[in-house]
Amino acid sequence: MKSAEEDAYCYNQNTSISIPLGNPCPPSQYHNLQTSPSLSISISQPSSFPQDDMSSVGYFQTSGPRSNGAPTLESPRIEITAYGQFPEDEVEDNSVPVTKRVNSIVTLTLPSVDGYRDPTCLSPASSVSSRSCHSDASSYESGFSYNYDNSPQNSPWQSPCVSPKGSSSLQSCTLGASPRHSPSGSPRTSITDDNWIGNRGSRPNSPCGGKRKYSFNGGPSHKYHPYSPNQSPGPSPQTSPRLSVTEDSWLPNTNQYTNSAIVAAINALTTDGLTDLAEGIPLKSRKTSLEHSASMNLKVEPGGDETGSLELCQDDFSSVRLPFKKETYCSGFLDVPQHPYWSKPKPYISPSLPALDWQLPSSSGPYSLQIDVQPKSHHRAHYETEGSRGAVKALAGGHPVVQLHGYMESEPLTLQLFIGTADDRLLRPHAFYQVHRITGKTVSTPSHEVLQSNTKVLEIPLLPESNMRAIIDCAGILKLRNSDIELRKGETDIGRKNTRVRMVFRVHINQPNGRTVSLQVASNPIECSQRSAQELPLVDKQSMESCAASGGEQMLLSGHNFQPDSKVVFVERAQDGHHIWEMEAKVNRESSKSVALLVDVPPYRNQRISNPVQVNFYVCNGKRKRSQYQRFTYLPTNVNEIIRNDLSSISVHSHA
DNA sequence: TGAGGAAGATGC
DNA sequence: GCATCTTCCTCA
Repeated sequence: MKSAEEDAYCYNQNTSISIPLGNPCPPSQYHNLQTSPSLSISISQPSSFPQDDMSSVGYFQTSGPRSNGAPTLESPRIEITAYGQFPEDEVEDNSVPVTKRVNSIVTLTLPSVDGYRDPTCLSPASSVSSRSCHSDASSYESGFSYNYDNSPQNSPWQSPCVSPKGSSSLQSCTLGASPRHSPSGSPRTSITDDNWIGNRGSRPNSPCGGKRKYSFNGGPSHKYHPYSPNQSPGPSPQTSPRLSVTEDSWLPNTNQYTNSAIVAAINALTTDGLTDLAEGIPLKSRKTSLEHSASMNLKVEPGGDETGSLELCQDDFSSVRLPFKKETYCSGFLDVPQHPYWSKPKPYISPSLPALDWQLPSSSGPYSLQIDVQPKSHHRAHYETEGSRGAVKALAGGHPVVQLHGYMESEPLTLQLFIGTADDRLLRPHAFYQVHRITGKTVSTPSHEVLQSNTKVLEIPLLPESNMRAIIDCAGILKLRNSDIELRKGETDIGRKNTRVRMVFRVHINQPNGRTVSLQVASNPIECSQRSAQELPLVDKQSMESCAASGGEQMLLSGHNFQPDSKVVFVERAQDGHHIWEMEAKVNRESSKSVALLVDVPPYRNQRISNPVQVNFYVCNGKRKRSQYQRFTYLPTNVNEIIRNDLSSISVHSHA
């Protein structure tokens, strides 16, 4: 199989971003969110951004002199560029950003800096994450990530929308100069991110071998990187679109859900102009897969959209993100083998699509989006430094399956997939994980990636001929380094132990009345960390198998990751946590695969008592702390208390 | 390529 | 000191 990341490599040097020059889109229809007071705030500032400026302001900022000769912002990022590890890149860098228009398309070449991966980019998702409004994917951010052309008139602020149709799509809109570039410019904003990110990205390729990479200065790259945002006084590494607005305006308000009205308004703004899903892609979009690109060149994408959009191709430190951008903005179809579906104009999607952190229903009217086959509860995500670990699979083999029910039209739709959180808070893009496009012979489902508010979104066609059903065999999961994400400004989530995700599917159905029905469904939680002997055994189910010779009952535990040293350590009364007994019975069979444990529940003191007592069993692998025991509950059928001292009758053994 | 395992680094 | 993270190695 070939990963999207690899694909990205092909583009390393030529990444392009398309920014629709088109006109404003129709008012957003979605949710009718148009009113946000806050909009005026930064929006009004739009300044016309010279083409060059775009680069400086946004993710594509280059560290070197701009094409127009204007000095680049003095920000850390500049230095970073210099820091590039690939001399050759530097050479190119100096190639001044070149902008040219071709068919309404302006190509801007930016210097490249090597970036193994764009930390920032990190993940698109990364940014988003779980945090609150800061999340890139969040509505707030979206608002800021709006794309517009260099020309003032294209400024989102002035004309938020881009004609939906025409443009090629979703992708074209975003990028570029996003509002964030905005006036405020937040030079610092963007600057920071790109710069230091880019550098960090280089780590992987860093000459320094060894398990841990160190920056030239000798310290761990991510920690002591000279250009690390941390060190940089002003700018934060986390750039993110939010910076401009968000940072200043919104950060204070960390609860993204509290100010729904504002969010909605912003969101509306954001989406309105975007036809493309990539809408809110922050300039600094991260490249997750970009890791490889060392330089980017602006080029006109062959398949570029015909809508007269501005394409930015860059080769710069942001190279890291490049791949992404390229995929996202450039045609979005940069990836590998192109499926016919992607070569045809896609159905128009309302420009005002909901931000990824919006909670959407799974069904509406006749439509219902369902996950017919759930993904396995565990999928080891891969790091950018690793090869792909393949697509997420289904428990019974095969892959997850998603189907849109109730849709009778003949028009194909686009199913979106991104990696969301799995905690008890509202579903939102996960900061530390990104969906990873898988391609290759073994993949039957076409797809392509786009960036939406810094979150990588996989788009998969839902075809009537397939009964609007899609087999998700093209989606893997990429893990971003915690350090990269946590350093982002505004990021409040921590990556440590935050390893559960959900696959989130969305579909947008345009209605005859001009409205768009958006549905969303999330999969069961997926544990993305590596499984090891130290990992918790997972009990999927329990059932009574038979009566134990001891007179008690025999319980069958089915699950995963039972190890040779798996054991039921103790049992307590669920009602009050009263400790009933301890045990050290181990599994006889060596296997980390799914196995079953048979637990002989000892005889009970008072049988046939009216109210059976529910008990909790705790299982562990090896020596784990109590807090890490896996608990499962058991309700004896005819007892209310287990004899504490009858340990001799307890045994635990595995079944194939 | 896709996994699985584990060494070494980090964080708590 | 231990759990977890990240990177690297090996194998089919």
